[in-house]
Amino acid sequence: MQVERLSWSELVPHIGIEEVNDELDKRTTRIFDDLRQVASVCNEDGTLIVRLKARKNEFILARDQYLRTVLHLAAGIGHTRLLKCLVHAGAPINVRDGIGQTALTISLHKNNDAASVFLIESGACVQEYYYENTVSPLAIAKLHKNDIVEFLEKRIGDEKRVLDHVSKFFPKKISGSPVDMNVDHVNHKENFSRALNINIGDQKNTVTVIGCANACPDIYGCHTPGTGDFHNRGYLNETVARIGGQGGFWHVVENVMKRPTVNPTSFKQKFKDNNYNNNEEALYDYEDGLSIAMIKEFEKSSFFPSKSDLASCLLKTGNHNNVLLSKFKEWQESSKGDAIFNYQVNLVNDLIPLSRWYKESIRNGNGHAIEAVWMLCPELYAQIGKTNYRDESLIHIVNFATKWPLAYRKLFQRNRTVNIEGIQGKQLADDEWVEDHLVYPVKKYAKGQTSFSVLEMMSCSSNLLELDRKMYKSREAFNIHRTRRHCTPPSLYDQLKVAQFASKEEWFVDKGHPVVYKYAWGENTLKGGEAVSSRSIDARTKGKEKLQLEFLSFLHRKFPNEMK
DNA sequence: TGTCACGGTGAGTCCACTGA
DNA sequence: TCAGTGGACTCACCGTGACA
Repeated sequence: MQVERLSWSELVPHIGIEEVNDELDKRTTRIFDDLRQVASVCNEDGTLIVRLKARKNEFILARDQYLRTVLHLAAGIGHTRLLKCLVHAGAPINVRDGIGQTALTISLHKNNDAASVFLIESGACVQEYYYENTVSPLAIAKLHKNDIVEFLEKRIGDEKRVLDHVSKFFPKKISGSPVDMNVDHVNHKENFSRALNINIGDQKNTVTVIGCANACPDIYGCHTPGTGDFHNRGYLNETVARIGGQGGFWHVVENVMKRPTVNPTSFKQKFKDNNYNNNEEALYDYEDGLSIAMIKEFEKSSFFPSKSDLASCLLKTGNHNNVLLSKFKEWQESSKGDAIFNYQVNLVNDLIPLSRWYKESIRNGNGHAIEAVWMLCPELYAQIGKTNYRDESLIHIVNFATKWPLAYRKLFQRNRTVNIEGIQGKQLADDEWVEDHLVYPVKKYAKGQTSFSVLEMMSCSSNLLELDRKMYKSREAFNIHRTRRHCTPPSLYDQLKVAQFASKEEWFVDKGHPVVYKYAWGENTLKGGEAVSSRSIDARTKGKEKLQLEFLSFLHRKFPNEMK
């Protein structure tokens, strides 16, 4: 595509393709630089305004990839004279860029009182409702202790009096019924106002955001960390691998499946390189192998239904499912006294499927199923001593269950996943998408800023999410995980090898083992007969008990203002 | 039951690099 | 040139498990 030949209106529908974004930036910058040049050679404001007016048709269209106008750019570099003359020349004053910032909020962030006062006096909107997805002008002014706080408050008060007066003549009908949670009502913008910003990010983000929100509830109280499903899936995989590691997983991936890239370190560094995919694939292959071994042992056992039982079930129901399932459960119950059997069955029946459930819920955009997995995570994290993961997941649960149920309900409605192409089963976790398609543009947008100013400027605006969704609507943008083509044999061979190993080790044969024995891996040597750490045995039950004891202190630590 | 080793966490520090 | 960033590293603290 020859983007240079496209007009502004032709370019915008293609927003998101890198070269088009570059072209938008290039054109906007060129126009802005021209205007600065004009300003530098025009000493007299009146002349400058006349010359700017002559170029109005040109600059009025200019929006870069973040939807910034020349007025935003003038405010950004603190060019007060150009900003004033642009306004006099007819530049629209209340245009919001992709993250909801106006020239006024940028000037306030820059502590440029002269520009801020001028913009307010020229009609810049100061009311909070206009900045529903970002920090309002008054909050910014208070934060920076700008001299114009008083001026702003007076202005807001004056406008409010006018609005109140006008509203007497146009009374709004407000029903007296309690809040109705139906979709239409929740979707209605007025019921949300500026209730909550869910800042999607990683561990560091959680700590930072909740720290800011607790320290300055008046300003940052509307922010809460939204731990992403992509990250949490990594934590869950790590947890499951560690629970199953000593009892065989580490040994099997190293010596049976022979996957050198999967080990305790790869799970620790789960977001590096291709570790995420390798780890998860190994975990699933391990589970499949164990499942095959388990089924074969069941088949050999006395619990396996007889031919006549199978035939009778087939006659009644048209299939063998009922009798197979009930006998399978009986077989598992009868062998629960064997520590090894119990340990491996827990992994196959409970823990690894949790990760699969999570993955599929994300891919199919099932928000309720995702939340159900979240509810089961903290006890596992508590049990393996990952207090940071535990706190993160608890914060998430408290937020969606009690603190911000309405806002989180909104999230459920959008299935808390991103579906760019509309392909069934291909959704992305919000943070999975954020990492690749938001963090980078955010850094680009706010380069040269401090962490605090980035947080203030961006406020993780939902406007930006919507903007970016449009920006990356192209097919190539969807290709997030550039996985290498498999050059190793298909997983089935590995699964069969795992099954063979599990059968040889008699993991699913009730032999009354009192403990689960450790398997050697890596550099670790065993003295012989060493038992798996008790942390990994009955992890869920123990974790649940631990969590109950820790929960109150967690609430006081992470939600001090709510617990007062 | 007390002691010790170990591992995880989080605060703090250092330093190379970047961009204004 | 200098302020700010972010990764690598250190260290104190704490909880857990092994062992005497």
